[in-house]
Amino acid sequence: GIAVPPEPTTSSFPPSLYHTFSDPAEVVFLRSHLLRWYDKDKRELPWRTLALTESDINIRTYAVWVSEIMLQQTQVATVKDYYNRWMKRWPTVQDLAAATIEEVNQMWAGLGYYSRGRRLHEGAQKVVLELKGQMPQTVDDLLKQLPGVGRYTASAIGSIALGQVTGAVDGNVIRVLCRLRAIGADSSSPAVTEALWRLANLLVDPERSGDFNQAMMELGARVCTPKGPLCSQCPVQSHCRSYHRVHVKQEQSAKELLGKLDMPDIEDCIFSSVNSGTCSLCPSEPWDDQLGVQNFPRKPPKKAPRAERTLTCVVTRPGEAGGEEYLLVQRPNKGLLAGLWEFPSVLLQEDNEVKQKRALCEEVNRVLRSCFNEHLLQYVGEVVHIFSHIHQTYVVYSMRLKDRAVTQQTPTEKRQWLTRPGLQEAAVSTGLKK
DNA sequence: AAGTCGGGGGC
DNA sequence: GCCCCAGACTT
Repeated sequence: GIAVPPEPTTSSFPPSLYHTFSDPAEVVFLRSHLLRWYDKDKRELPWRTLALTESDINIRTYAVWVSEIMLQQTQVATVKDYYNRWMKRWPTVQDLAAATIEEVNQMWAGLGYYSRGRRLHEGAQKVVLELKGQMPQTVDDLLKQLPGVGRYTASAIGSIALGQVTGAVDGNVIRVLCRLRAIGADSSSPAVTEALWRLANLLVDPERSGDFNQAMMELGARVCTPKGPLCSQCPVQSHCRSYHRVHVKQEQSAKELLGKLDMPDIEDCIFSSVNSGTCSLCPSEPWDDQLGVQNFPRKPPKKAPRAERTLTCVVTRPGEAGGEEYLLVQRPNKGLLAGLWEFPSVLLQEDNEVKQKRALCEEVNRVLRSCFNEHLLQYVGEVVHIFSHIHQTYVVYSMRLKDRAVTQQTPTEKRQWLTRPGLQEAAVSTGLKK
């Protein structure tokens, strides 16, 4: 009563070859065309200019390190200004090591994933204090010695700054490779991830590893885009298996072309005798022939962000030179928005908001070491702020102090008063600025 | 393997 | 609104 997969159809090409680069001539073609396209069309980016003109290997490695950390899960357009400001203030790893975490948080404010800035700072101090000021000079050492540098980032720094021969698999490269080899399984699965690293290491041009990796990423960012890929502009369209599956398969010459390009029918992979009967790089369910290039790679279904409500109170007092000052307290050094400053807040656990107003007032009194009445808190409104995993609603109150005197005793808590302009430059989250 | 950790570009 | 971004780290 158990359904048995049909016998694999006889094919002149082993199914596994469908998902890899088995022809040396094709590898040569892909390298040369990608690099030619990159040389002609690459964007002028600050970290590229620096990497090309800087002869000091230590400074070059530091510059690429900073850029790669900032670029984690962050688009080029967002990073540019942050990178320029950072390198102007801390041009060398020694300069960064001499900074304080407060300065780093201030510089990183608004960029997100704040542990990146903290680990960059920690890494710089480690380089100066433990490594004699010398940046690690192999992929292996980068990975082992620098906090916040994982498999991808170590490979990217190693290839771009040091010419180490390794692939570098980021989100762009995942997409490009899945399309080039028509890999239809969930790209986040371990089997597919390992396969993609093997492909990247096989494909990388050993003569120009850094440029080649950047070419792959730039292709993913500007041509082989998640939605609406610009296949007509792609330098390697003729060797893209997903493109041929989608656009060429139905044409008259399909059979001949598929044969030339070593492209068996997808069923040959799904029911392959290789890999214990199932191809780990093909979807387990029947293939949808309507699937377009833009559907590679397949993404796992995502979960809804959890909802949170936070009561927060904007406490102001008269400034010494007119205007007003805002009360800020520092968040814990771990977890969400670690080390950043915010208005006194309480996370709303239950639905009894009226009673929680008292808790918010108690928090204000704890910070100020005062005993204000909760009726001084005035409801202002709500601000919604979306994190990737939290749908945060800030329920905002305000409290206006008329007298500076009551707020000037020595604090035991980490707190500070900032003017409105001071607030804009402080180490605060985007949500607080809203 | 699943969560945690931000913010914005671009459609 | 939604997807995704030159991911790493913890549990």
